[in-house]
Amino acid sequence: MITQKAKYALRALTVLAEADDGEPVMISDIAAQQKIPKKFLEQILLDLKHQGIVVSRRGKQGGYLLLKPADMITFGEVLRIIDGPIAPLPCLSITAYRKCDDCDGEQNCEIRHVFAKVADATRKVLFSTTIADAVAPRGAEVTRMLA
Amino acid sequence: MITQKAKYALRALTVLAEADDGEPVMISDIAAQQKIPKKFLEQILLDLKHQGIVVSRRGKQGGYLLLKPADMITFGEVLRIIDGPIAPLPCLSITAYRKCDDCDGEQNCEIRHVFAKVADATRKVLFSTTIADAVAPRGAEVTRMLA
DNA sequence: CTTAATCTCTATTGATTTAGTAGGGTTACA
DNA sequence: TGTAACCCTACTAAATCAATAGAGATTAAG
Repeated sequence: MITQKAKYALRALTVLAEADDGEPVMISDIAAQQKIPKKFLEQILLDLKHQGIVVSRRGKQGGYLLLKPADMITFGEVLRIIDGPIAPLPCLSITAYRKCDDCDGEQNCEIRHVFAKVADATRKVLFSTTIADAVAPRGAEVTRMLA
Repeated sequence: MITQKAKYALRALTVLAEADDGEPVMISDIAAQQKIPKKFLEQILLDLKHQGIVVSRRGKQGGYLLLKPADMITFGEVLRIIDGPIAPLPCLSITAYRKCDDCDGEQNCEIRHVFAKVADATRKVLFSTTIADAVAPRGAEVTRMLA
C-alpha cells in the first residue's frame, strides 16, 4: 500500500499540471479542491520543492508551480520522494540499497529473485507514467498508441 | 517493502518444502537453519496453519509439514496471509476492498488507473511463483521454459 | 502413568511509521 | 507597513512492526 501522503502528493501535482502556465496555485486552493488537510499538504509541497519537482512564490499572490513539464514528472519519482524506496526488499532498492542481514549470497537467494521481478514490473509502470498522463482525458493513452 | 515477517514465512516454507515427505520439521530446527527468532516463527507458522498452508503435529517428534504440495503454494497467497492486501490502494484490493474516501468516481480516477496496472503486474509475478520455484536449483525455470 | 518435548494461544512491549496539528518565522506585494 | 502567503521545526495520537513472555494443551517414550 502506498501512503496517504503519496496519494495527496500525486493529486496535488495534477492540480498544478492543470493550472495555467506560470500561474501559481495557492496551497489552500489545492487543499480545498482535493480535500487535503492544509498543513499536511504544506509539508508535502515543501518536500516536493526541496526535491526539485515544484517551485514556489512567497508573499501575496504566491503559490506553487511545477518546475518541470507535467510529462517529465513520473509517478515513480514522486513515490520515491514521499514514500521512499520502490523495491519490496532493501537488497533490491536502487536508491537505498541495504544488504539483507539474513540472506547471504544474493545471487542464490530465490526470494530476492522473485521480488526482483516484482520490482522490475512495478518500476516499468511507475516510471513510464507521468503526471500529464494522470491529467489527460480518458482514452488519451489509447489515442496516443494508435497515432 | 514487504515485512520481515513475510520474509521469515517464505523462508520457513522453503525449509518445509525441502524436508522429506511426511517428516515433520520442528520449529526450532527451522528457526536455527534460517536464523529466525523462535517465538516469532511460532506465531508465523500458527498463522500459516490457520490459513491452511501447513499442518502440525504436537508432542514429541512433532513439527510442521506442508499441507499442499510446494508447487501449489504461491508467493502471493503467503504474502496475503502475512502482510495483507497485495494492492497498493485499498480501492484496488481483491481481498480487502475499501472505497477511497477522497476519490469519488473510481472509473475516472487516474491515480487508481495507474496503480491498477502496478497491482496487475505484481499479481502476475506473485501468483505464478511457488515455493517449489524458490527451492528449485538455479536455472530450473529456464530449463522448464525450454522444455 | 509420568515426564519431557513440542506445539498453542494470548498478552505485552519498545521502536518506528503514519497522519496529522501547532505555531511561530520569513518574504513580498499593495 | 500590514497582511497574505509560503517556510520550517516540533509535537502527538494511533497504528504497525518485530519481537518477547509465559502459561496451557498434547503426545511419544520410558
